Amino acid sequence: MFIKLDFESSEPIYQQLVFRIMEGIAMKELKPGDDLPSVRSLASDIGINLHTVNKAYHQLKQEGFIQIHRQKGVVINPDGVPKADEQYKERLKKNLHPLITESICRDLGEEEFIKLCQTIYETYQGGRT
Amino acid sequence: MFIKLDFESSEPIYQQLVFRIMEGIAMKELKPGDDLPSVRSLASDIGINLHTVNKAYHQLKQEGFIQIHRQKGVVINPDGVPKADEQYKERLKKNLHPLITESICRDLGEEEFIKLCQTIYETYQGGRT
DNA sequence: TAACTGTTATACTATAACTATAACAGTTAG
DNA sequence: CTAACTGTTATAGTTATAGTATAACAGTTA
Repeated sequence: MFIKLDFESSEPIYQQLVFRIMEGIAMKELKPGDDLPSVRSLASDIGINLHTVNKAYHQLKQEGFIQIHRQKGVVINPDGVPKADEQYKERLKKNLHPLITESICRDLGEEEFIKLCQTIYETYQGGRT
Repeated sequence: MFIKLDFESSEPIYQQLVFRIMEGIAMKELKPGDDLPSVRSLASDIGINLHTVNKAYHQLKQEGFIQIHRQKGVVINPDGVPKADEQYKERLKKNLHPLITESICRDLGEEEFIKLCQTIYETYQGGRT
């Protein structure tokens, strides 16, 4: 696990950690059933407190990405990550809305906005490099 | 100005206010040169402190959306809102990235993601109702 | 003159993020 | 059996952000 966090960012580091792990899954570097580091070892690797790692793990657990086993450890959900349901799509819409609002204000057209999204999607083409 | 804020949301209300005003601009309800309410009157309308409104106004000013005149008032930038430059697109990418990462994890394809964006873009078709 | 504008200053509360440290109860490898 | 490991819980503290309350200042405008 090579994880780089931005300690200067206003985005909480536990939140950054959540997304780094999601990136691992999206890149197919992390597959269902794979072990994740213990809260202590990951915390010490990154140089943060174990409770901060724990907070990230619990958010991932609540969204169904991982399973936490009390005195054993943490694994990527062996049954795979939960699919996008209506609830997720609603949340996604809510998050996209302000981005699109500002883009329209700034005269960034739908086509260019979509191109931008496609560029990001391409980042994940083919999985791990 | 009919502005509805969600006081239960974890999103700061000054940030919500920023986006409500951006929505007004995107919907063409607010046009270049239009007056905005004074910090006191808007604060009292919404039921919040004038400093909170002030904070929102200053963020909008820093991004070039509005002009603040010391002892006169606040207007939508008469020269129009600044266009999307490279710096904005970079910021937009950074904000889109985690949304797309999670969508890929959840097996939400590019096509469906784009459809969702288009749905939101359509909201603004034709401007004010 | 009176009512208005944004600005500045001080002071306070509440909450979220993060850290530090310790202890507990099971698991597992040697 | 023991020692090292797992996540969990609890307590306590710091820091920064968000928000409120109140007051005063200086220039604008009707």
